Amino acid sequence: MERVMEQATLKLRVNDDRGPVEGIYGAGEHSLAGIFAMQGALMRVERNVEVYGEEEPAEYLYQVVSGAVRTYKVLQDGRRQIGAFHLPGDIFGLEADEVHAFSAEAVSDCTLRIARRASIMALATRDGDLATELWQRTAEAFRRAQEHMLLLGRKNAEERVASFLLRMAARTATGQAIELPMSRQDIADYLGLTIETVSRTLTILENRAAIELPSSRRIFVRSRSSLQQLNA
Amino acid sequence: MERVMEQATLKLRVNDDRGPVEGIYGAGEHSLAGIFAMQGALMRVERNVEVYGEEEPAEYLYQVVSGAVRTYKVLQDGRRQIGAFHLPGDIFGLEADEVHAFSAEAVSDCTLRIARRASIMALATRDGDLATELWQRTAEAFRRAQEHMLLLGRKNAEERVASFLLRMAARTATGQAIELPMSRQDIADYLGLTIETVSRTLTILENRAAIELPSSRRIFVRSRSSLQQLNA
DNA sequence: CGGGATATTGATTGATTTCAATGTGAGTGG
DNA sequence: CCACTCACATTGAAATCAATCAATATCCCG
Repeated sequence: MERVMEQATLKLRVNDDRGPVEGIYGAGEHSLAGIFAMQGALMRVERNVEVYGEEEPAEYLYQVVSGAVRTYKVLQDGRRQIGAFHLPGDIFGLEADEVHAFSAEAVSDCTLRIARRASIMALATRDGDLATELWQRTAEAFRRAQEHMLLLGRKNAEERVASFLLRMAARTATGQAIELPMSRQDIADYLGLTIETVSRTLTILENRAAIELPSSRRIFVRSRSSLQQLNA
Repeated sequence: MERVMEQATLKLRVNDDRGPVEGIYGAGEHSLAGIFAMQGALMRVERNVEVYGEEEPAEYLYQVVSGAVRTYKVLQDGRRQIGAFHLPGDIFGLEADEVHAFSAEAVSDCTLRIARRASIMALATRDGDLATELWQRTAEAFRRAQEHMLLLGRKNAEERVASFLLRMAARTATGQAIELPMSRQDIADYLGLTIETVSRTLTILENRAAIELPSSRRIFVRSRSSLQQLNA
């Protein structure tokens, strides 16, 4: 398999804008969301630009403000597995090691909030609650990874696509109209399929009246139950 | 796919044996290994017996003393994905939630050391170092999961089996002679393949003189480089 | 020396990939 | 406003890798 991914020129802008950030962990002094809200510098990343690369020293933790980010690993020959998409509110870069375990790229033009890992580490050593939150958030990422392994190892194409759609729908206001920030190639690399199989499977689901495809980036869930049936 | 897994009767024995446990985190008062060594009760679990089930309240953290444990998820129809094998020294059950995110079973007769999650949580809230260690260990599990997603999503059968063998060999004293604690079915469910494909692939690797198969549970790595070539 | 579980091997099928062509849509410049 | 282009997506036909179905073979363990 070959694929060439054009790389836009890097354009970073870091400023001191501050704004409210909500999160399930509250926004106190000793919560990650709080730290991001208080001390997080804003950073803009253009579509397809790398946020960090595998093996690079992990200098920051990141929170998505707007846009979407993919974290992934690649084989030498270019085969790529996307482990997760990070949407607004999500925190990523939690690998805890000194070095990133995988790469992160902007799926669309993004605004991120960044916080120095070193300062968070320093705080965490003194503050058990913060350290516990780092743990819990990482554990949550691990839980999702385990779920995704089940999908990649044991589900067929229809089940994979259905799972994906349900997961995306769950993150949407209405839970019906999905606005996809990512391309078919991204979806394919997330689901461990080819772009053609993703496309075909979406068509099948449309013919079955489970979904509607008004445009390639917009999907309506017509029959949640038929998707759930496939969610095994 | 159908599969019946006979379930041996549960036999637990908890005692107060204490012994030394080494680990990369040291064995002080404030390290997990230390806590296990000081306060960990021993527990014996027979082959194929469940240690804990998905959705069960997470009461303990576990460390393997001897034997091997598999953690996995299953679909309603029985399709199973093993996320990891835990060998002596490994700590598992770190999901951090109140409830287990997946199930754990003994691959072979096992001795485990268990520590109450609640007491560790309590300690962690006061001790940043311990909380940080919990984080780091979970992050390590997450890193491995990401690696495994790449295998499940993007590698072919030969690459999967080669990766598995290299990983097992790395955990062996000599790095040459592998003594497998798990069945072909376990390997298949770990690699997202069928038992037949695992078997065939091992035979292919043997014919290629990359490995030797003196018995089904014993494998010699003859040519590490040919396996590494497949490790992409 | 059975006997049941586990593993290997063979033949065939089938889901997904690969290769190839066509379609669609957004942005650009005339 | 319309052609043109380029990236992206869909659709079709053929090939392929792994799954399935089926038959031994081997290994424990009583």
